[in-house]
Amino acid sequence: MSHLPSSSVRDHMKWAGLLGCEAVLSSMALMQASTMAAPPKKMMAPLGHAPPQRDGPDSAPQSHMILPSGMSCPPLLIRKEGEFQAPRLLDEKDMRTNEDMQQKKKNRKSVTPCKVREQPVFKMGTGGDENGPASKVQKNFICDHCYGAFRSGYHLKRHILIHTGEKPFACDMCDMRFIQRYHLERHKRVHSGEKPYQCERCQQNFSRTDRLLRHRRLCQGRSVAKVENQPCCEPRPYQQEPPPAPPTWSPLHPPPGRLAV
DNA sequence: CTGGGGAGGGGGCCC
DNA sequence: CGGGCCCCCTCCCCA
Repeated sequence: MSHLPSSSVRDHMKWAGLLGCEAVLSSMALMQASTMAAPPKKMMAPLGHAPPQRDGPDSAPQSHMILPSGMSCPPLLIRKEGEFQAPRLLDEKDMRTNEDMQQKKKNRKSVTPCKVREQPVFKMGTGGDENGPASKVQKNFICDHCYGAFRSGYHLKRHILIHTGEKPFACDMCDMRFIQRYHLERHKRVHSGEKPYQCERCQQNFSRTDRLLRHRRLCQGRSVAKVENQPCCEPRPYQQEPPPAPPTWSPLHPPPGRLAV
């Protein structure tokens, strides 16, 4: 994907980066973000072109472009591989309306759409030297839509699917579609009922590692005092037998061309 | 609390 | 050796 217009966006971001401004990124992201109200939950139908007819009848094909109240997102979407529209800033009206939307969506991930996790990925905030050891993970790939920065083209590409609404990975057992293959595989456990992760203490099984982790945290916090001799749930993935079940959910159908880009 | 989906990060492999 | 891609992890939000 040879997007990343050498355009001003990037330069701008570089500039921002030079200033060591995650804040700049964030604020910019914020501005754009307001336009990017994440697609409604349960929204599976992308923009019309990508995913096929599997979409449920009621899965209103409303991407983030089609906003409930009839307003529509600014046309800053990419439609074709690597074809990016030049990002544009919104005029106030747009921003306002979209802010409203954001409100409704309870801004899903903290403030910025492409939020940087708590962990200071960019350390350049304080020191200010862009190439310092602090910024050991360079994020040279900027999303034209939300100005999110990513460390690789792949991550950017993946991220962009959010904006395009494309979900290349379809579950063959239901109508769900996913942007990431891992999501699909994870989802398939819902169908298979597979729960390979078990809490040692309560014997509760989980289908996901993070579910176990979360449970474990709660479990530990809840009864730290109780358990003196026995560590609750070890952070180990496979508790007992690895999924005995043959991959009923195995990638039978390799998702339709992983974004033919 | 739990279950499920969404999203970004990071390590590793391959070309 | 670097970049692209993949897999997996972890966290967040929401029902």
